[in-house]
Amino acid sequence: MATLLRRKFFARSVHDVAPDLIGATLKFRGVGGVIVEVEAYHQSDPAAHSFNGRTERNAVMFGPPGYAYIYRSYGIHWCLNFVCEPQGVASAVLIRALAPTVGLAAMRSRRGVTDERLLCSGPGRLCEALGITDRQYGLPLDHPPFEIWARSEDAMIAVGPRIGITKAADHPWRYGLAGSRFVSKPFR
DNA sequence: TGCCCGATTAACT
DNA sequence: GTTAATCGGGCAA
Repeated sequence: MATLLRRKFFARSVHDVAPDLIGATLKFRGVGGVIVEVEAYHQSDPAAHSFNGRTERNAVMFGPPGYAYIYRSYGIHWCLNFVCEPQGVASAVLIRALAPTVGLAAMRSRRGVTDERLLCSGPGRLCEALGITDRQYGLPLDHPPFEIWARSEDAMIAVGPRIGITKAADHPWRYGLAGSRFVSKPFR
């Protein structure tokens, strides 16, 4: 019997929550799949959007855990994060890739491609496939339209450095489902 | 106000 | 392998 993830799940160290999300199932309006790749961003991390303090964009990270932080990437794409840690520590997990399981037709339509591996393999692609934009900024993750189910079986977790950053680029804070063909880049 | 650059992607050579 | 697209945050002036 699967368990719906509630706020308490997110109210822990971002470095514990991130690997625990691998194998979980994310749905948005009934469309989604299995989370196979994430990255952890802690307030003390120069690469985190919260590192330089609260702004209008990152405000939700400074609130309670279990909410959606969504930002515009390179002026083009949307990226989805889950706010973590007890309130006061502005940290979040970036959702980087899903293995699509439900709503494949809707995803293909929104993405304009048919190849399953191109639907949700990347933070920008995933948001486009699910129809997530800044309209969902600050929404709670344990209520509709979001639905996040805990992983029900053990998962082999791969670890490596995060992608696309220049600051604090050495830390192994990228987590993935070992062997998954849906990750945005292979783990070494 | 102006400038630089980024938690990306797709379309090039 | 390289590069354009595109825009808000952060900082210098």
